[in-house]
Amino acid sequence: MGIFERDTEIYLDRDALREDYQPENLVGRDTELDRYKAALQPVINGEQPNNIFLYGKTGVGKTAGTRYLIDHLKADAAQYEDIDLTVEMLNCDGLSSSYQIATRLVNEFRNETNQISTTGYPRATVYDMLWTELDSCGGTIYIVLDEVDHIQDDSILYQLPRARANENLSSAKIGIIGISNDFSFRDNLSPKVKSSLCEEEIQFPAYDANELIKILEQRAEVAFHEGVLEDGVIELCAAYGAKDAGDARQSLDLLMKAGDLARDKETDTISDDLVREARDVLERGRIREGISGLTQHGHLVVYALVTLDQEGKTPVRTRDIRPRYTNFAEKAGIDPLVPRRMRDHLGELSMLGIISAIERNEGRRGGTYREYSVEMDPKMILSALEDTVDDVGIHTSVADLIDRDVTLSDFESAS
DNA sequence: GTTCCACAGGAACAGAAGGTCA
DNA sequence: TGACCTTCTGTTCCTGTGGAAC
Repeated sequence: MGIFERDTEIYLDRDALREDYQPENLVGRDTELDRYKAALQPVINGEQPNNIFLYGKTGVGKTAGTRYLIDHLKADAAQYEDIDLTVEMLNCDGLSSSYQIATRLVNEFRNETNQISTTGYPRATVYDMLWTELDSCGGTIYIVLDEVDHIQDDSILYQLPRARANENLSSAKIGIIGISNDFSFRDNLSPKVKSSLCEEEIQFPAYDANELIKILEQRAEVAFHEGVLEDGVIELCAAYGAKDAGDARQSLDLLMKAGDLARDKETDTISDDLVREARDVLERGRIREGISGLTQHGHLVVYALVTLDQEGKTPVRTRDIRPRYTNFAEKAGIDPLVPRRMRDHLGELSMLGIISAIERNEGRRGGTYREYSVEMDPKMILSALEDTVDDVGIHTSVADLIDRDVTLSDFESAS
C-alpha cells in the first residue's frame, strides 16, 4: 500500500458540491431560465444572437444557469448543419481593463505556441488581432463575460457587439452575455454600451432558506453516503447561506468543508458542530486571501487598526488611525502614505469585510467622518499579517503580543 | 434657510515596472 | 537600444456630502 489510500467513508461524489458541478435540474430558477432560454433562441433560428445581461447577488445561479443552458444550446445547435456555434466563457475577476479582456480572448482562440503578452501592444493592435481570430473562427460566437463589473472601462463592451456593424468582422456573428453581481454596474454604463449590451436583461433574485435547503438536499444526495448527514446539518448550512444574502455557493462550500473536516477527523457523520467549525475555517481563509492581496501599506493600516482595537480604542476615526499607521511605517523604514491614500486602504479593507465603517456627522461642530472597527477576529487577522510585520521588523510574534493584551508601549518596546 | 465643518472620494496626473517591436 | 504601450501604486487637487449650528 502507498502513502495515499482512497477514502470512501463520507463522500460518494465530492465533486457534486463543487461550483462547476452541473445538476440535471436547477432548483428554484424556472422563471429566469425560461426567459434566458427565449433570449438564446435566435442562435437555433440561425439569426444574430442577442446580447444578454444577467444580474443578481453572488451565488444565486447566474453562472450555473448559464452553464446549464449553454450546454443544452451547444447540444441542440449540433443537430443543425447550418449552425456553427462557439462559446467562450471568461471570468473577468483579475482582469480590470478592456485591454486585458481582449488579450485574454485572443489567447483563448489561439494555440499555445502562438500566445501574445498581456502588455506592450497598442490597444488598436490587440483589437485587430481579436477581430482576425473571431473571423477565422466564424459562425456564431457567444462570449460570456462573468463578473463583467470588474472591467473598469467599457471599450470592449462597446466594440464587441458592434464589431460587425463597424465592419471589423465579416463572417462571425458575435453575442455577449454579461454577468454581474453589482446592481449599479448597469446604471454606470455609458448609454451607447447600455443600449447594445443590455438588449435582454434577466435578474436573478436571492434564494430563500427553503430553496437553499432544496439545493443542498439535491447535491447532498449525490455527494454523500446515506446517513452521513446528521439531522439539521442541511438546515444549518442553508440558514448561514440565507443570512449571507441567499448565497447557494456559500452554503455548498460550507457543506463541503464540513465533509472535509469529517473526513480528516475520520468520523462517520457530519454534525452541526462540524458545520460551525467549517464556517470558522472558511472565514479564516477569506481573511488570509483578502489580506494577501493588499500592499505593504495596506498591511500596516490594518495592523494599526488592530492594535487600536486591542487597546479598546475602537471605533476610531481616520485621523486617529493615522498617527499609529505613520508610527509603524517609520519603524518599518518606509515613507507613510498621504491621508488620501490611507483612506483608500481603509475603504478597501472595509469592502473586504475585514473592518467595518460607520459614518458619523456632527454637523457644523465636527463635520462628516468615519469611524472604523475591526470586523473579524483580530487573532485571525494577525495570523495572516504575521509574515509582513515580521518582514518590516515591527516585532517577531504579533500573535504572542495579542495574547498578552498588548498596548502601544509594548509595540514600541518590542521593535 | 443658510452656513460651516471634516473628510470621503472622484479625477487627473506622475513615475516605475514590465512588456513589444523595429 | 530606444520608442512606445499598459498596468499599478501613489500624489495632488478639488468637489460633494449631510447634519449641527446659526
